[in-house]
Amino acid sequence: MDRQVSAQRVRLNREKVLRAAVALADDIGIAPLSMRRLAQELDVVPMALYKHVANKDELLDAMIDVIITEIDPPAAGPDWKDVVRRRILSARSVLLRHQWARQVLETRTNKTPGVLGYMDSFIGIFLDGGFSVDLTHHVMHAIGSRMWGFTQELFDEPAGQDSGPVQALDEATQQAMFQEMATRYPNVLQIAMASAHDEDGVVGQGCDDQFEFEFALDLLLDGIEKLRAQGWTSARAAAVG
Amino acid sequence: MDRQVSAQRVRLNREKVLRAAVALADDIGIAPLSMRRLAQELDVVPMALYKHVANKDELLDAMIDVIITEIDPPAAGPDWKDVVRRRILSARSVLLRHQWARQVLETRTNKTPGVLGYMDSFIGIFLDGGFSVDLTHHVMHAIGSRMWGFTQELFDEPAGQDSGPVQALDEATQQAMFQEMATRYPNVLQIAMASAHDEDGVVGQGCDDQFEFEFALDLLLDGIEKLRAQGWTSARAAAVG
DNA sequence: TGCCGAGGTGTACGGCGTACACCTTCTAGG
DNA sequence: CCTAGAAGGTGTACGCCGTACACCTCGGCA
Repeated sequence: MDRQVSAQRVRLNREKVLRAAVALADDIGIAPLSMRRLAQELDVVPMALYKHVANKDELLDAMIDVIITEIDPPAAGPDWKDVVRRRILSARSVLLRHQWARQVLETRTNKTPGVLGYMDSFIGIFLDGGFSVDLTHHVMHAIGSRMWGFTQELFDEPAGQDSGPVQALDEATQQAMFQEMATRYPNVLQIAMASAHDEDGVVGQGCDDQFEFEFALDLLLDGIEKLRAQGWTSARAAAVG
Repeated sequence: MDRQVSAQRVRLNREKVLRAAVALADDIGIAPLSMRRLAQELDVVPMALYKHVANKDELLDAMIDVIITEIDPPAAGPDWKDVVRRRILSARSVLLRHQWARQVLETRTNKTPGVLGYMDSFIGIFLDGGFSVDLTHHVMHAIGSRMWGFTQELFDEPAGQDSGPVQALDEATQQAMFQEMATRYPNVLQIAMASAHDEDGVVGQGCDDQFEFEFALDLLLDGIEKLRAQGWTSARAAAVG
């Protein structure tokens, strides 16, 4: 009876399900996102969801399609490199808002309309920018997942709890572990240290992911521009090799 | 009683468990690999495995460590680029033998001894090749998961069944789908076609993954060599930008 | 007014990882 | 050689998971 008063039992629809799923994944991560948990969030019994999505896999695909709409459309511009760069950085900012998406994109084999549409407009930037079909094809492979604005992060944290365990260890143990590290993996240590004291404290938050990403991206884009300018073709490349 | 005759119930140990797990994953893939399935393979009750691995996550990490040992050690040589290239291509051939490993590497945050060891020797190649610590750090980020010899494959198949469903559709439907594709995703179609008729039939097996991988790798390595030669530092780069 | 189909429910099944208590078998020390 | 204790294998059980299937409810249209 209070049901009638309070909320009239508003009906679910696909869009609400997807939005709730994205929000929930943003909140609790992708692994704990179960059909049951999502249903609970929507105040509904688990099986109700199946009236709106075929199954969990389709849900995940659809969630990706939802966030793809958040990526800025390609800006108009004479310089393909600038347009590509902006688009990728826009995708990156979206993916940073929805961290779970990286995993989903990597894990699954998505050929959803959203993904195809994104790729299509992406390819279009190259074709419009004076790239041959041949070169565009290879370039798309070269860019690969960077199209989505992420790279496999190298040294990053377990991405959940706040590194508590390390704090808990006594100083002597920490020293010993450091020694162990220094003798067994001297190079890793050197690199890790380098990134650490760039900024402030002895152990800063690591390195600037954004810088690293753009570094790699520009390296790639510059190489690509060179190929375009010199009229690279795979046939010629094969002949040389 | 026949147990005594047949096999004397040889005991399990960690190595056997790991080897069986790798073999099983090679065989059936990573998703269907469960503790129960693995136990069955070893003719043992599921809980028996927990006397040799802490839990499933640790098992997966350990499996990665096992296959890392299959990667060739870095060859000696004066040319860092050649050494890196060979190492990565060796890693690639290992990862191709164990396709599941890509997924595991992408999904998890591995800081196992094997992974650290591999990274350490990898970093060592750059340092020995005349790279500053600073540049090496950024270069490692730029290479990212390519270190393992894989890139996100762009157009690849669902990776299981042999594209049966398409065959099953009647010609009219196929035509319609093609039309749909052509109008909605013209650029994707163009690129897909380009890769298709490179070789033999109208629809070849797609593109040469190995070529695509080496194309992207060389693009990157060439860019990296240029930075090394001109004494790039992040401080200078920041000043310019 | 009555019906019908879209949408929500309840129950159930088989699979998963793994905690915990138990039993068996191997091995080292008296 | 005997025995204690550790190392390794077993059985049961719990709480998750995705989802098949039969059912009920209700809003909108004929």
